[in-house]
Amino acid sequence: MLNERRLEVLRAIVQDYVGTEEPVGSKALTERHNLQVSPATVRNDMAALEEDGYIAQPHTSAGRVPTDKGYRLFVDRLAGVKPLSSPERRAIQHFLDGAVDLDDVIARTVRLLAQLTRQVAVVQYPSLSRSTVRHVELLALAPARVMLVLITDTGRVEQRMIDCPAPLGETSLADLRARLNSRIVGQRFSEVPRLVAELPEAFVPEERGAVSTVLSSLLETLVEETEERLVIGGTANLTRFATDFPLTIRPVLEALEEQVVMLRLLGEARGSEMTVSIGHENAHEGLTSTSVVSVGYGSGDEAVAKLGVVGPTRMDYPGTMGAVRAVARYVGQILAEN
Amino acid sequence: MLNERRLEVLRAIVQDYVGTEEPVGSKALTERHNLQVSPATVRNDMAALEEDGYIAQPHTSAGRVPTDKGYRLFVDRLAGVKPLSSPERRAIQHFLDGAVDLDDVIARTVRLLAQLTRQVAVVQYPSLSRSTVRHVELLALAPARVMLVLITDTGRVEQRMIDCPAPLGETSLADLRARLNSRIVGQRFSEVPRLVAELPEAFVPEERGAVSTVLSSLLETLVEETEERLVIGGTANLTRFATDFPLTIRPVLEALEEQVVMLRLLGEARGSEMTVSIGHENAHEGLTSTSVVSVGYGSGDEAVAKLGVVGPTRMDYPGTMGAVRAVARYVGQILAEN
DNA sequence: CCTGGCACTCAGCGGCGCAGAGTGCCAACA
DNA sequence: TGTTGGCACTCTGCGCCGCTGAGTGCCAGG
Repeated sequence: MLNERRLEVLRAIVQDYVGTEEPVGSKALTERHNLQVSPATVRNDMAALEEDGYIAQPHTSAGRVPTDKGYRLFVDRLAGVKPLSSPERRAIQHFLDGAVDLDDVIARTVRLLAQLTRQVAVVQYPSLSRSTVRHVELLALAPARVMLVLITDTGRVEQRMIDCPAPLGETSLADLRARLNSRIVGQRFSEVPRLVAELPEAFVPEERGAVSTVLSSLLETLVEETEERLVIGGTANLTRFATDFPLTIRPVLEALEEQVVMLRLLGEARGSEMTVSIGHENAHEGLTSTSVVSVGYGSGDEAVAKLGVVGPTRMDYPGTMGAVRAVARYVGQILAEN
Repeated sequence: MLNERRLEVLRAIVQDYVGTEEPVGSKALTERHNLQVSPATVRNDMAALEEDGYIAQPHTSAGRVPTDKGYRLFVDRLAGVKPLSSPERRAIQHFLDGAVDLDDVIARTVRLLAQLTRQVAVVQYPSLSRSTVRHVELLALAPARVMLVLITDTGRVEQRMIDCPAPLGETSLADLRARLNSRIVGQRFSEVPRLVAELPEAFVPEERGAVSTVLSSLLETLVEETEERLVIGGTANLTRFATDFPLTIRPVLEALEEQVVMLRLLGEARGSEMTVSIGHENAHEGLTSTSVVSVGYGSGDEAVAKLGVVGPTRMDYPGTMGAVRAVARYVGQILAEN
């Protein structure tokens, strides 16, 4: 049923609809794309596409609009990823190169992505679980109060206050700091629990409690998932699709503020490949008329976090995918340099 | 011209308009508020109020709507601050008490404020300039590479990487750390430059360059204003005033994303008293139909930062002001306990 | 200074009819 | 069997019209 020309018709419908935001009819199609067939033929093809659920009519005697299924087919088989122009690439690089620290890199990335795609941008902070330890510092703020500072290879810094059950001497603390660093610097977070398990035994009994407390606090910091922060920008772009307003925009804004929802959305696709989730494919009901384009990024070849954009299902997929991929690459590069 | 009854009429107009979101007429006024006079009299008063610019008609033969000037008068002379109910107070306290660290306190505050006022909440991170130093830590990551960690009394942690012109020995670094801490811990940031000015002289000439580099980096961190981060929440509440949509909401979303704009908005009122900025009083042109209610908060009696809400000029001022003030107090309390 | 009465104004709403775009179907043709 | 032109039909969107009702301003009387 789906011969070559029908796919071509679907592609044309998607392209036109994305451009004009209006249902597209058979006549307009044959005019704008040189399909080499008459409107009548296109009408037959459209009827078939509708039969199969790739397109739909908003009302009788209106043009056709792609369905989620139609967009899916378009993304999977009909559309490539449109590479950015080289001025665009240079602008990205230049913009990101100006960043002074991790927070700044992330902040700039969000702005960049929002501007480039003219949609809502979402960037997850580099996840702890894939990172390695660069340094651990312990500071005695009071005899039984220690501050733990953890520095990761992505430049992220986590700190935490610890109240120990018993005081920990200055020399013991220095000893613990040295032992900790020699064991875990450069290691994956997932390795750390194993590596520090027997550390308390090196200390005198009356200090073991305090040492254990410090270590368990360190481990907590490592696994803490609530710290999977993300940053969102470009929400003003939501106002661009101005049809039936409050109904469309409100649930999206609400979903965007629920970090949990967004994290699950980004996390859904394992691995770092580019993922497109279209309309009803999104679990969250507020996002059933939006699509999410996301991809992993990282300092090495492995992804440490994800970034992406949220926009209407009626979006320019090739262009958006190109921008998302390009930004992810450059961010990865910047992180690697650091 | 502005006798007691006319003020009463203005108050009634504001209250009704805020409640119904529709222009209010003379008849409805006399019915809902017992003004003890006839609609005709109220009409005369309304004409006078309009003459003076406190109210306006959207079109001839429609009811009246308060102007910015009318709201101003209402806020300054007619409305008190409505205290929260005690269940509300308990809910706030309970909600904020669950916070585990500074980030969490701020995040919870934003959510709370947005829910309580049903408007957009803005919370500024405790500002560095008013804070005192709790601890400074220096870590040698490499011979000529030092990480500076600054901990403030509000629990905030700033870190920064420093590349020194020459290597700094481990003992010198420990020395510098000790001297720094003994001099500046507990001091206001503004005092620090004076206190560390002569520190390099205590070191051997070949290390003075490195020491100076570290110190100037410390001072930079202290004055860095770009770090005046703020957190925004409840943007979905913007969709509540659903009239003439894209035009209203878009510039507001854009302004909210411009940290600079929002910081200036919050910063405009010096001191920590509650400030209400109405409509065109806001410098930013995207916010001319919104009002900003803000107040300082802090761990002591002095404000370290501000928080507030952004909403339509047509907002419940007494209620909003009550919520903002209450939240600021509780946040201050939480910070002080820490 | 307040009040009731009265004429006037205007936004909002529903009904009406038209124009235009688009469809489905059919018969003819390659 | 697939393609094409023709034709009748269906609807949305838009502008027009007139009505209703809320609200006003003004005036004369208390």
